[in-house]
Amino acid sequence: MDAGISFDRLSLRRVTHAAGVVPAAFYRHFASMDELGLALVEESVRALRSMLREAREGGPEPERVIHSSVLILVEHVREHPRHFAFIAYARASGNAVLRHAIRNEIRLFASELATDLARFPVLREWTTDDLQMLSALFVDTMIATIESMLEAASRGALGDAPSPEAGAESAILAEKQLRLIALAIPHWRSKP
Amino acid sequence: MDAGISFDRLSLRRVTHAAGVVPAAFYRHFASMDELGLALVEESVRALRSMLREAREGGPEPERVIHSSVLILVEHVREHPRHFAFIAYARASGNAVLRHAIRNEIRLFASELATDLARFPVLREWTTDDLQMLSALFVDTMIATIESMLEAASRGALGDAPSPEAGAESAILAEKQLRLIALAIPHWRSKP
DNA sequence: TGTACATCAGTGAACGCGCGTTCACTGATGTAC
DNA sequence: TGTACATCAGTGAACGCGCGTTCACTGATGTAC
Repeated sequence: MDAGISFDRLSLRRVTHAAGVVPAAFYRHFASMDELGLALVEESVRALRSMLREAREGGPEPERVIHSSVLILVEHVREHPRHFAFIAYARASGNAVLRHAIRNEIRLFASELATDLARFPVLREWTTDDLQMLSALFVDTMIATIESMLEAASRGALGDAPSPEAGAESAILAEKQLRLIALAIPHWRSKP
Repeated sequence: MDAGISFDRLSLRRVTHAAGVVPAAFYRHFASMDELGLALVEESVRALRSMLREAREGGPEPERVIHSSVLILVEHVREHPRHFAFIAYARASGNAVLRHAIRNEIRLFASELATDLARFPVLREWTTDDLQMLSALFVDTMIATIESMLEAASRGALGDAPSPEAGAESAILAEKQLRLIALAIPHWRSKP
């Protein structure tokens, strides 16, 4: 039951078997496993990235931005648990192509966030370096949130059940952590 | 060249080959791959955990505790890059036994940290929940630091070179992030 | 000091498994004339 | 309306590979008498 949802290996034979098709048929759709993996990463991560980006355009109140960002994050992971289980696996796996693709998506996301952060009045005086430091901290916290959701889902493991309360604790925790970080911002002296 | 250091699969046949011994000889030393994995996790993580614990007993100045903790972390990962590359892999891998063992070590570490945090005067009024939230944030930041060191090491990848400056950037970043979080502490109102 | 025996790390051959990938093929669907 | 042909998803058999695990074995080292 566990293996259904948690950090997935995603082999060609398992994919084609799940699709009710013979292994060789895979190559009618993708040139390699890497290509499938990259497609999955793009599909999930890019969608999430643009949704979070929109959330930041909503308004200048940090509390609201944090709240809606966490909501979007948790909702998106809950809707695509298998995608993110795969991504969490591939992020640490031996496949260099996928690993680097995922790291790049994350880096891109962090740099977009840094750009948006620079627009907040409190952060106007910060150095670029410190903005990146801050956005990395936000991003790492979000990643930890995703992983904790996946872990909870794999422990619960009632098949593929969406389990609406599965991310609730993670969401509350994440929101507190992000709000705590935000509290520190006015008190940081950015030295060049 | 990359594969030498980065996130390792660690198969029985590769381990025995590296040891200059026939695959079957493995079972003279471990009953299974899980047992070897658990031994590696215990060896690396527990050592690090107790070293960091000692660092916290040094004194009550947060700045100093943060500084020496990061130093110990970075130094330890730099000395055992392959162990941590394996742990980073296994933490997200399909092997439930290892994954849970690692999660448990991390959870244990976070709860020890929460206990120690409770002794700081500024944190005396915090609820247990909020202390755990804070310690999770610290721990997640440390984990992100380890991963970023491993990534840098795998990109550099001059064989197994310890590369003294490999963790330098990660260390500076981590210290800033932890200090930033610490700055927020006096301004958090812990609601029960 | 010498013999008999136990321990135990390491050997080498074999096993079945799931894997990614190849190949010539089939058969349905759509298009051109 | 009917025939000829192109396209293309899917087939099934086969390949070589690295994997974990088993087995009876060898040969060195240490211990008991």
